[in-house]
Amino acid sequence: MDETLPRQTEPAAQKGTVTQRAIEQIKAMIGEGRLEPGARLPTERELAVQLGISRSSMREAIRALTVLGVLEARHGSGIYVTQLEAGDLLETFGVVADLSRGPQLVELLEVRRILESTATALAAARITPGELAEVEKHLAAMHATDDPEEILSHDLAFHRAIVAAAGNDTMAAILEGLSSRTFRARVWRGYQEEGAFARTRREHVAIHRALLARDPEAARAAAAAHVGEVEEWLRTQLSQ
Amino acid sequence: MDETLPRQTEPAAQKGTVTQRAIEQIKAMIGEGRLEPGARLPTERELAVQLGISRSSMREAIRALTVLGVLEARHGSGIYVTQLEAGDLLETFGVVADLSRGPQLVELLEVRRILESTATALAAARITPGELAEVEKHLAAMHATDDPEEILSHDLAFHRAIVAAAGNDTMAAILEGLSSRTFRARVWRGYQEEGAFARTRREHVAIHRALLARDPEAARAAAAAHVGEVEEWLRTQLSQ
DNA sequence: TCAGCACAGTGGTCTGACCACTACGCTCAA
DNA sequence: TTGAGCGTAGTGGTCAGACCACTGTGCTGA
Repeated sequence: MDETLPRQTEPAAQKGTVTQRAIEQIKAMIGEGRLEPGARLPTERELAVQLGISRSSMREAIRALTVLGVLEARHGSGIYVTQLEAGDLLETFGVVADLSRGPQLVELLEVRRILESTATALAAARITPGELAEVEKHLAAMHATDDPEEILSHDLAFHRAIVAAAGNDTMAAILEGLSSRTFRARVWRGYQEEGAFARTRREHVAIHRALLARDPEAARAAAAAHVGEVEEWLRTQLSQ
Repeated sequence: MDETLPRQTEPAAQKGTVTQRAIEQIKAMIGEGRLEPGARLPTERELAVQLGISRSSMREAIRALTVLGVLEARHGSGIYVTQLEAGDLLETFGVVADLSRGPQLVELLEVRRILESTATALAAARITPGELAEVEKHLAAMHATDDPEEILSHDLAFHRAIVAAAGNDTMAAILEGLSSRTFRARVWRGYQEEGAFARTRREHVAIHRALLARDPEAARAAAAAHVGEVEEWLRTQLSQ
């Protein structure tokens, strides 16, 4: 009966569930630098004892931080802090795109238009010959097939290569979420069924031309128009 | 030995942990519309039986979807699907800002600069008198005090009011995460310590003037310059 | 009529057990 | 000496069952 009292010596009152508290505490440990990226945490059992909670609750906290991309659990090995890079932390961004519907999809496309046009403009100024070759590879592959699945794959890769050339990994990770495969598949399916393939190709060519000419403003306009087309189509779909 | 085989009649092979599968299945239920926003789910115990897993594992899945803003658990009442609005799903975005360090902070500020400048431009075109009054209220309050905490509060509210006037809730939710209190506190502290208060005020006034004049381009420039200032300062800090 | 209470139902927490996998060191033959 | 193979301790993954804390509701009684 002695160990039930000094549960929290600090003035940190018990607010919320114990799991929530555990999440905050671990997050704080990382935020304060007590746990470096890539570091290994104590075992679940030990952490539970340290924070004075059961292993079940601790596991829930760990699971929560795992889906957020902060921690990574390796079966049989241990629990580790991720590298905390943009890609790790923004992976969950895809859920937004997957579960958004109606007007929210238009808003997402608007955000994508803003970010992607800027990223494409940056890419026009910074892109290296090697990166440009990668872009061209996917552009050619996209034009060389009629398989919608394959076209979608190269379409995604085309834009991904451009965004990568912009040099901002955080922006790239956000756009990756906004262009997640399931999201594109949901929206583009309807768009492309209306025979928009030809237009899409022209727009891709225009973007490529701007990159080749290293013309940021042209690249921005081309990318904005490209996303804007889909955005407008979706808007009319919803207003019907 | 009979019940171990027919664990999954469907061709859905057992990949990943059972918890991960449960997360995907619930997400799918929502994505396919079988669970509407605001709907109440079966009890934890019942869900566990339905998916053929233990209550512990089911709880971990629910916890995961809770931190992602997809589900909401109410003690003693039940588990509900959130409204799946931008604010719900993008709340986790704050973790990124909280745990990012070094060069990643600059990238985040770059994203914020792009989005906030566009949002401010949109606001200049759309803002209503009532919304403008709200903006002016925080601008005045910000200039009327010397308490850093209070200034920070009104600073946040100032920008929040502008972004809200832009009319894109998704963008607003992302910017909210990028401007989270802890994030601002971490970066702003150092910035303001160098006597940047005066400059910040001038920039805020410039933004307000552009809104008042309903001049989107001026608003865009003013907002970009405002965030860009901090971005540049942070960049030089890191390069030392 | 309605304030108050009792209770069934639900999420929150804990315990302890066992399974599945990994990492590492030891053994033993080449 | 070396290295392939095996054994084992340790760790995350899963399960079962119990009890606690809170909510909602219907019943009771003034």
